[in-house]
Amino acid sequence: MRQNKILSSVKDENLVEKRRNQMIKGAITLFKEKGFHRTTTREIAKESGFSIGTLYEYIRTKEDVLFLVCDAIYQQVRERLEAAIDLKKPSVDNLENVIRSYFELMDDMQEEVIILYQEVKSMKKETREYVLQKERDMVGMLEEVIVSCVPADLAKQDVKLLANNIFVQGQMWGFRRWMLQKQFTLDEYIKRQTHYFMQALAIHKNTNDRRIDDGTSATV
Amino acid sequence: MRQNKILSSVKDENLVEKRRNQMIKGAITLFKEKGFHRTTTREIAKESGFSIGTLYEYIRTKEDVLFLVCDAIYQQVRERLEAAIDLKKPSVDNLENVIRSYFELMDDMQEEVIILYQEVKSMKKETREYVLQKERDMVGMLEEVIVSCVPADLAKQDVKLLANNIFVQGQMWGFRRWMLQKQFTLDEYIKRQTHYFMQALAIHKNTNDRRIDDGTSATV
Amino acid sequence: MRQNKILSSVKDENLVEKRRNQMIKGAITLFKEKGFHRTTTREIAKESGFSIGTLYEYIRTKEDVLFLVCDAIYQQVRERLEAAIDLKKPSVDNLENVIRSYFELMDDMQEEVIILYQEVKSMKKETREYVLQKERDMVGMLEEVIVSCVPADLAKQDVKLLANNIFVQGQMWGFRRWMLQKQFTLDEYIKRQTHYFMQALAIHKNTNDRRIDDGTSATV
Amino acid sequence: MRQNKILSSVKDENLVEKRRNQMIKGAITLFKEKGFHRTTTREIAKESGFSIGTLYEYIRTKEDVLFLVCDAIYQQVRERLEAAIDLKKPSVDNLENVIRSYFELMDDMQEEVIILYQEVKSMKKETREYVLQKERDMVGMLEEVIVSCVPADLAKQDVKLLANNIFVQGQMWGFRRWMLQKQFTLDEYIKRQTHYFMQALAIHKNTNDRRIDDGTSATV
DNA sequence: CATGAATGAGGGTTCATTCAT
DNA sequence: TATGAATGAACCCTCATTCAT
Repeated sequence: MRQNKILSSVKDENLVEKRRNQMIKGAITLFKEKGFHRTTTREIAKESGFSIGTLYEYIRTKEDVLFLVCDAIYQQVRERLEAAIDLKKPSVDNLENVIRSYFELMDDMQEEVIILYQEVKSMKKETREYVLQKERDMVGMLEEVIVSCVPADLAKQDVKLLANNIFVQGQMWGFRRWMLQKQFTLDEYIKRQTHYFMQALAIHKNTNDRRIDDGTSATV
Repeated sequence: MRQNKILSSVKDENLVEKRRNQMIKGAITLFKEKGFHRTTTREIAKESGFSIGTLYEYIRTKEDVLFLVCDAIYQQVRERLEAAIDLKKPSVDNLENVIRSYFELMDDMQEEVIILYQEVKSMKKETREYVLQKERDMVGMLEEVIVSCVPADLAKQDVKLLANNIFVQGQMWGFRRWMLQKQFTLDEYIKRQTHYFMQALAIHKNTNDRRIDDGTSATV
Repeated sequence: MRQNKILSSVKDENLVEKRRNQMIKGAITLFKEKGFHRTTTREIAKESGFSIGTLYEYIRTKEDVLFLVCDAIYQQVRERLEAAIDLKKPSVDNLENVIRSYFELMDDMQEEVIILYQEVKSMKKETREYVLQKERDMVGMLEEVIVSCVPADLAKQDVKLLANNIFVQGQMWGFRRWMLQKQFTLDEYIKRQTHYFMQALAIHKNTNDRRIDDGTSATV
Repeated sequence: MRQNKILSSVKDENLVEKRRNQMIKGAITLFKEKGFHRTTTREIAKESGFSIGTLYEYIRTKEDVLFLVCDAIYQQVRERLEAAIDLKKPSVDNLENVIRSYFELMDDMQEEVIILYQEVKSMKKETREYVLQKERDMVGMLEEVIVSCVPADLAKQDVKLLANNIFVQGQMWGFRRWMLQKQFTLDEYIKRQTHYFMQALAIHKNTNDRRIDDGTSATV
């Protein structure tokens, strides 16, 4: 893991990883609840199952915890996203599946994503840059999927922007849940958004009929 | 203004408004720079041009400042958005104009929007609810514009979701500027996003050609 | 009144007295409720019916208010005590009446007495001394009543101590009400305490001589 | 000790007791000098020999210090009072000895008692109730001594009131020292007061009958 | 390696007092 | 005289971080 960016005074690497995982788990629980700023290092230590002294054997700064947490979240997103992308049979259907998987993933990780959104900006420059790169990477993955799945000769800029849009709208499902999740089921949300993406990608042919579940004859 | 929700021990309402405006201005400057949590009430007072004692004559809690700031931002967004919406001649062109105005507005207010995104979640429930309502209102405004401008018989859900998408993608221009503004000019961004929206709204007729500025023949 | 010890920047003496009386009334109300330290000058001003600025036209320090209040309380006690003492017909019965009147007075002024007990010690030396002198005066009044009412040739020290005891037990009725007023009615309390005082006074006819640096064989 | 009512974030109970004792000692010194309200938590920390941070490891609120102090004072009074009470040979002489011991105790602890008198009323309800109970307990102890030492069949109410009076007059020796200690030596004070108490107690052999819901003809 | 007591800078907030109007 | 906005010292308390055991 890229945890290595963070210095620890403990030598045993396995132990470091173990403790940090405890720490990340504990911290995420707390950050979900009260956010980074309102969470105490003491609380993190306690929730992680060890003492404040021990906590500081594995990090140097409270901000290190934030970094570790964000890093872990991105890592997890990435892993699941990678698993969902099956490049062997690139096809339009596959693209839809990837989008669906990604949205479902965002649904699972709603609260983690909120952590990212709220706290990334309060990291110090260098750390933040590292974390933002992860976002770029992930958007990049979506770009690749698009390129490989869509036959049409898409403009590069469109690919980039649509990848970005997919990425964003996935996150928004959780981030704006107070609004969206009161008006849509996850499935509805996915279907509609996917539909828009497909239109933008010039794939509008035979998909009207998919709009079944709500009588809306959305004459496209 | 709805500033009135916040109690002040000063009676003169004009003065209250004046001082609070100073305060909001000062606070926004600081919040942009370091975020709410890292900003001190003392700093806010100083930046606003008065003493810490005076600050507390006009608010009760540091969180009140946050509320005032968010409220002011939404207020400003709303006003400009309302000004941009001209319902007298509802037309597809008008919709495009509104979207453009809104995106330009989001460009102007990038940093303010970042404040909203980062801090709203750290407000106490009641306050947050008040602020979220503002977002709902604004999405509602976009919904109305869509309905009145688009001739097609759109599904309610599509209207809602597309209004939401417009709203979100506008905010994202600022929020994700580290990525988007390195790859697109504002004009490009607006054009492409608008194009997608129009497609989704079933308005794809004769608009391909508009894609001039970047040779991308985006064969849709 | 001895209010004059406190400087005011207002010249009109009648006005000064009027305002100060408002102030004393307001302050007592508040001090009863929350004590001197927990009461704000602003609150005092408001309760008195004028502004904080006006308050400071009539005093110089918050402590001045405390002084004024204590002074007023002692004044009131003194006046009522004086009214109760009728030296024209000094007799044992009269003594009992005075005691009863004093105890009833202490019942009426319970909360005021509590103010004295709690706050006098937190005055600055000079002010406190002035106020303590009032207590001495009042004990002195009781001494005089005893001397004039009791025929027996009492030892000076006994007079002093018994006057003190009467004074104290009167105050205690209010100060220890959480205990005493749950176990006694005022009338019971007066009767019993009076009875003890009378015993202490009456017995001396035959025991004066014992009081010589105390072989004290407590001949009961 | 009942210090346990106050939470500490330090686990080691011995250390907690040690530090709290330092704290109590330091605080008493300061409270004697300037009272609770005029004493700063920082001052308490400093006087106790540790930092402000450490102080707050052992308490939660400034008021906790007050509670600890009051509790400790009562504790000490109680212990010394208990030691003075020897019920094995209950006798009138024994009663006199107890009174003397108690008064001497009050002489030793004058300033501590003043703290109690001034500050108890400014505690929050729950805390105060706890502390007042201590007073009731101590008066109760005196009641027991009276009952066991005095052969006469005393009215319950007289026992209660006289126990209260003893308790109060003991405290007054310190509380009114500015008056009493200028007019009496401790020994004189004890002898005279004791004499009055004895009269009140012994006289009842022949006056029991009066004590029937008070026709009280105060046969002096 | 683990612990947790100690530290103190710094944060939010209050409130007595002043002074221009 | 009366007002009340302005001031800032000072208060209580928190919490990231260190270090001796």
